[in-house]
Amino acid sequence: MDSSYKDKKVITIGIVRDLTGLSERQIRYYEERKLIFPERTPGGSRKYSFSDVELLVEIANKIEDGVQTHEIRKEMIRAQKKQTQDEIRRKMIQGQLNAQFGLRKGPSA
Amino acid sequence: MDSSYKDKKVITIGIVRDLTGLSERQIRYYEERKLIFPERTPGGSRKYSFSDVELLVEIANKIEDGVQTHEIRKEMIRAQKKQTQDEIRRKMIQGQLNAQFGLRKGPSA
DNA sequence: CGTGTAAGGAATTCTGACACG
DNA sequence: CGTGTAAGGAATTCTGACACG
Repeated sequence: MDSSYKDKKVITIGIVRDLTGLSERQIRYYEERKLIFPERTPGGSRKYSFSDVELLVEIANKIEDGVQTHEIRKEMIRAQKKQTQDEIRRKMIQGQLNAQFGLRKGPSA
Repeated sequence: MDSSYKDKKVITIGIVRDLTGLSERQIRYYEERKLIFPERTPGGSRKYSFSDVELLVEIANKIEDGVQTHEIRKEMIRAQKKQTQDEIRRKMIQGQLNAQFGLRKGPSA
């Protein structure tokens, strides 16, 4: 829940290229394969976050290891699903606790 | 010492404009008055950090309150000097402690 | 499949200057 | 003093396509 800087989409593709060492072609291709999801300016320029930059490096590393974009995508979907499940589980447990002991916003508040 | 994201100069002026609500003219003018120090791409485009974005908003607020850029600059230099002094003081104390009790990199390490 | 590249166009940014006040 | 704006040019980014393999 602290998407202050890391997740803000504010970096243009040229900077991402310099930051990652990847080519713009690679960066755009990974988007085409649905591995990365930049936002757009009104004019159509892509905007990335620091998280995106890190993810791009991970993607490039996997490809270098011979993993295909389709496989990487499936991995990411799996990880995403697991995380969603974990969140649901956490919320259900929290709901049980609230029902038992009353309602609080969070720990120590 | 944690300049991971907040201090990295990666945001172009158009994004800064959208983030702050200031005009590009204002942003460039505050640089001319030496209140802000963006880096440059090889091609000459300005690059700002999230810290810069926050500072820009503070600057704009002060100007709105009638403070002149020259005054703001003096304030910033004062704050900068104080911080440098504080650092020197801290290091001297640390040096004393090390001389007395031996050498450690930092607390709890 | 993943990436390089040339092509043409559009969006972005730059500087220096004039204007107002 | 601080900001808007029009001007001309340069850097940046975009898309679709051809190439290689």
